[in-house]
Amino acid sequence: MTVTEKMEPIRVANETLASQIRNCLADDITSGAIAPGTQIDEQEVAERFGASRTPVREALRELASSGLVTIEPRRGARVVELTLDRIGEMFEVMAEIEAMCVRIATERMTTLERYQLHHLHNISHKHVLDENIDEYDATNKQFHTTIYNGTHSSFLIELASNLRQRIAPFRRAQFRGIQRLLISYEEHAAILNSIFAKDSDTAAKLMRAHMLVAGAVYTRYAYEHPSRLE
Amino acid sequence: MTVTEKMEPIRVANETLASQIRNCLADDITSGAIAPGTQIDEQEVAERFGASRTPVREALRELASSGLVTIEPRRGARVVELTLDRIGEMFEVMAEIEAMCVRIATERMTTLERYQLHHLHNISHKHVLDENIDEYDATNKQFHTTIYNGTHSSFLIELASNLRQRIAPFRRAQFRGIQRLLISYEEHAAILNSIFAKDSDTAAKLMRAHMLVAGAVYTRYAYEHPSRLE
DNA sequence: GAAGAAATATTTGTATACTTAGTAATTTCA
DNA sequence: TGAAATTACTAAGTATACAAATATTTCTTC
Repeated sequence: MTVTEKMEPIRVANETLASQIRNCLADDITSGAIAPGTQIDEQEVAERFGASRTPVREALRELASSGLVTIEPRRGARVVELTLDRIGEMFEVMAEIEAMCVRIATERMTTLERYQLHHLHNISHKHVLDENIDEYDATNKQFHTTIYNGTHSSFLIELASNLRQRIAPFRRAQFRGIQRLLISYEEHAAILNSIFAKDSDTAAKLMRAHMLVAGAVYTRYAYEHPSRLE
Repeated sequence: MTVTEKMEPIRVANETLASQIRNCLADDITSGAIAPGTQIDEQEVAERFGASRTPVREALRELASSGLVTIEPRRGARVVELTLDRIGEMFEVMAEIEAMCVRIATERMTTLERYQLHHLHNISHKHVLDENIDEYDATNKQFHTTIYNGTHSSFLIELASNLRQRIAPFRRAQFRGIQRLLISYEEHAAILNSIFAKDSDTAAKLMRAHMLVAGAVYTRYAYEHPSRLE
């Protein structure tokens, strides 16, 4: 064995080109960089990534399956554009799934996990005081993800995460206005209390309400600002 | 204009080659024709359908997204092979989703839809008497689908249908034994009663139990017959 | 004969080329 | 001038070709 024994090839990316493109496009869509309804030209995306159409097509197919774009045969792909009804349905289901998650998580979380959640809640308090919407949004996401993880059900974690991603493009109006930030924080506090009290049914009920409020906020906003419907 | 004016081109299929292959493979997998764990060779599938690898690859990507196959970069695709734990998690989530569906459906179904459900239930009774497992299974599926549709939430319908499809390859031991058929039938009857009584909470509770029993039946069977784990 | 290394074969990932369908533009005829 | 039809063009679907990585086999060495 020499000193120069074969090193790990520093595999630049354990990912395939197609999957990188998929992740990148997914980010663009969920962040709103590519607006709902936008037609996606395969050639254009290919050039942007310096690749051929093949991996782009595969990426688009995967995005279609996960619900971020729609593909019509011979007519290409476009970022999903949902009706208000449909978005309402998604929030409704999301509310139920989140309720399920918190109910199960309340029964299964470890002490450590509960305190991690509590810690996140404390952090978000600072963001409320600072009126830092972006940071609050990020911490909010972590808060929910931590609850998903608390179910210890990999399948449920995946399902909930996927749904959250699908709704993402339509949540951007969420925290418009500082008062909404505070309300969200207080709702979290109530949920957290139930979790620590190991009252799973109450936690679930509160979570369902919390999510339905978010849905209502969105749909009302979208209704009042139809031109900015994204 | 002559008599031979251009006829509708009898568009053989409004589908693309890739989507046909996808549907076909999905059937093969859910029906068990291709067993879990089977490695899928792109070239082989391409030849089977008389096509090139390109549409086959796209089909496999979509199947991966919907959870029927797993793809590892550079190592190809294989039919999902799940651990018992994972299957248990899926049944657990499925039970919750189905409970959600029946709760919402109980509140929203039209009179016509309720009677369609009742009709299906009557049909399944015949299959119980005939001990016709395959037919019962088909009617059972329709029964559940009718409940999904009763939610009038296209999003929820899609979600539930997708989950059902994902579990399909692992449900085949479901109705082994006539007594299980009868039990299933009677559980349906109780659910149906609650729906007609518009008691959505009870319907949900019964449905959850109904699905959890199915999951327990499977996992017990799989545990007792590990070699036939499919 | 077994273990490891080199060579070969197979298979996936990507690029390019070609075919076909859909759309837009232009032309022709009423 | 307006509508229908033809043509041209664009973009998606599919096939083929090539490159890169993994799997397999063979060969060498102990």
